Amino acid sequence: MTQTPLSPRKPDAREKLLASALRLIRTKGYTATTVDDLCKDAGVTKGAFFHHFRSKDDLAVASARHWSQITSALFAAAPYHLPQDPLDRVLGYLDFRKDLVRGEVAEYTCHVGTMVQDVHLSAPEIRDACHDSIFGHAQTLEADMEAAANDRGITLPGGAASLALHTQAVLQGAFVLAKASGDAEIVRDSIDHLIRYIRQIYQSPHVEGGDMS
Amino acid sequence: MTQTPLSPRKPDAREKLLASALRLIRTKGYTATTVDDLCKDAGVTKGAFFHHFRSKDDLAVASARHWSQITSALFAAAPYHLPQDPLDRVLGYLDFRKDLVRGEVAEYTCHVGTMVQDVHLSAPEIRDACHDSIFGHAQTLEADMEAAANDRGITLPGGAASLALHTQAVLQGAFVLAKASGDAEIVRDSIDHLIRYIRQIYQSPHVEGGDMS
DNA sequence: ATGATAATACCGACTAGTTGGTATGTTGTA
DNA sequence: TACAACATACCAACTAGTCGGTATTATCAT
Repeated sequence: MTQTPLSPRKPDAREKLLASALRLIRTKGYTATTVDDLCKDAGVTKGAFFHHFRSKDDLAVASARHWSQITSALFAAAPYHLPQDPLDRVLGYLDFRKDLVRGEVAEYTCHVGTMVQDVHLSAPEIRDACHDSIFGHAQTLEADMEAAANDRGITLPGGAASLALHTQAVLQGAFVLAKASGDAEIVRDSIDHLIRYIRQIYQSPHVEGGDMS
Repeated sequence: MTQTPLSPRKPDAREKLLASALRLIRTKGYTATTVDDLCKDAGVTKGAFFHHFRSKDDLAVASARHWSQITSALFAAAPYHLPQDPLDRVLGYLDFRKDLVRGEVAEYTCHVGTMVQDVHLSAPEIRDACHDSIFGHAQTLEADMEAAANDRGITLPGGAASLALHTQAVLQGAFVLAKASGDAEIVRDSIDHLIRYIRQIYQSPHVEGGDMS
């Protein structure tokens, strides 16, 4: 009946476990999320878990890569890439990040940012997978930041890569404060500060289009 | 020597356990740090642990308050309070934070920032203790930020409290990226971005036309 | 088509070790 | 003797991971 012609197998349990991993680990943290928790949430058995993953750590690495795929697809399809001016694309990205801050804390915080705190010393493989996810995402901002600087004949303080990483630091840190206070508004406020900083760097006081309402 | 007259004895094990908690939890995370780990590191037995703390969560709350005391003493004694200009005190604080970023990741990252990610939903008491530590520290910056704004006749975008929290967000987020990459330089770079932002806020003579209320 | 063969996907009881926590001491001091 | 400050032995629940087994599907010679 429902048979995908391209993939001969349908590893249903694997996808359900990865989806549960994103939800549970973001809520409880990696160490506090047990294999049984994941199996119960995904509606599969332990046999299925260890059929698809050699260990809990193996699932963590896979979940980090899965997170990268989910998020890169989300951002690639987002409308902030449309403006001609690369600076507007950068500012559009930050507005888009603000729009994503809705609902419960676990719904808008970062899976790999949460996980890497738990395992950055004990599990280097997971840490590296988280690193690749965060830093890979930051790289997608570099080109626009660099192009906007070239358009205006300015040099970015610290370089485009440093500014791109700074945006991720602001987001990750704002998530920490949101977890401490339960208040999502803190995230939006910090992004607003970042938007002002970037506007001032490029010395572009005007606003294109109807954002920031 | 130093004997408190109010307490009949000095609870040596309690202080050793709290010191171990700061070191171990910053390294491994709260959930991954076991009671046995703490006892072994502190050189005490489990009996001593549960004599001084009702539960592991009780120690976590105590460790968050202990962290607040340690850090508030550190910052209160720091030389950045000396300048006459409150803006110089704010910038001196950020330079001081940069100087603290030395050695291993666990040596300069934030105990309560690490812990709150682990427990923000499962243990509200610990979360609140972490919240008080972070937001209380942020409050110590507010007065100088506000005074510096009044001296210059400007209005801070979002208010002094928001700017103070933003500094903490930048620091916490930079710690996350440092854990992911093992590179302390990332923290100093993000603080440099924050210093530029704050300098620009206070240097701009005009009222920012704009976004916030 | 059909049946044999083999590979994958999944099940759930089981285990060896770990977990936070307790019960019952012992020791030093006032 | 009274009490705080420990120490030792222990436990029930939980942990990641194992293992023999089954159901479903793919491959392929006939």
